[in-house]
Amino acid sequence: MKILFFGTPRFAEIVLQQLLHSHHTVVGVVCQSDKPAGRGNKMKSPHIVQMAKENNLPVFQFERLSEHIDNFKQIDCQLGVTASYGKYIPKALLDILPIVNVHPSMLPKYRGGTPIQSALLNGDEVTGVTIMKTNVGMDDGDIYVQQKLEILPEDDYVSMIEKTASLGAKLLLETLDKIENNTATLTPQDETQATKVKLIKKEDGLLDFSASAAKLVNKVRAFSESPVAYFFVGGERIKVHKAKLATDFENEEALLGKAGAIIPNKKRFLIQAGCGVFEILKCQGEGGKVLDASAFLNGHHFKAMVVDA
RNA sequence: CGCGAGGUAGAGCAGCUCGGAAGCUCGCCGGGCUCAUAACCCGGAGGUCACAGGUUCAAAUCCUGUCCUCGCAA
Repeated sequence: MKILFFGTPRFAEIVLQQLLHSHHTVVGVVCQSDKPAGRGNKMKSPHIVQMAKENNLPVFQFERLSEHIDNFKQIDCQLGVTASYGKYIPKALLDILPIVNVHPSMLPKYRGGTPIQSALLNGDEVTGVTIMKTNVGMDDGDIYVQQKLEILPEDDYVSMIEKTASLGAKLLLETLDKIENNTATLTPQDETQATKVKLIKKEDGLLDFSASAAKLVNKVRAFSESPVAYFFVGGERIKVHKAKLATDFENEEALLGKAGAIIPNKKRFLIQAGCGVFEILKCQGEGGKVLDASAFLNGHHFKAMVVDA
């Protein structure tokens, strides 16, 4: 089939990659427009543009899709595929082009823009991927197929993007074949089970050490890569890229410290949480690179210090 | 020209305000203590202090330019 692809971030890239390797023909990539980003506020294209160009695919970066319906009418394609496009698809477009969506959760659970982060934040051990029909509502279209996927303790946002996108691509290709053969079936979502997830804000990444260490670890996992969980010590902001629950910690004296106390240790970066001990494995100080905890501690000597409230 | 931080031994940092013998923590090598150790003690190697100019009797330190890294904001 001739397919028009809608998607912007890493998740979309993985799905697109698989689509390009299939027998279907991708006729173009629709993604968000260039934006000033980073130091110097230079204009930057989404990374997926690079992939599209390498494959000689036309790229469409429209600020408002609804203003370009005529453009879409001229594109020779039978089906649209959305994968983390990042914006609503207007009804006018859905009227002229059937669209299939890849969503990294077991819908109707976790509708919205942050399904993977939400699953990690909640400490879920299982999530999934759903292939469904895109319609005007928020991830509420009828379902073609869905499959569960295990979340391992060492998984974080980055690894789950890879896993869900790979599975999503596989399910998508199977679904496309069925649509092509007219054997696809649709199942409505159970509205009574629907949950919606909120967008993540940078300030949500602040670690509150009165919470349990397990919850803090989940936050670090959910916020990995971007925007990254953080806290302050002595006025310095420290970003936590990787952490774990220190289950092997046996020093009971140290455990008497209050939440947020940094437990003295030469090689391990341990912080007392409201319940349990939080161990930082990779972190980043101000103006510095991401470091292993042991390297970071070599230059930062925290004596009896407590995390800023 | 959006705002800001930084480049000093293999790693992470201090020193710079106020120019005057290159330091700390870790790693590495060797030795000692130990049943033993990621513990402890002794010794050792390893740096054109990012690069290029300038000021000075003297520059990691002050001035100018260049390159690179990172954070914030959007």
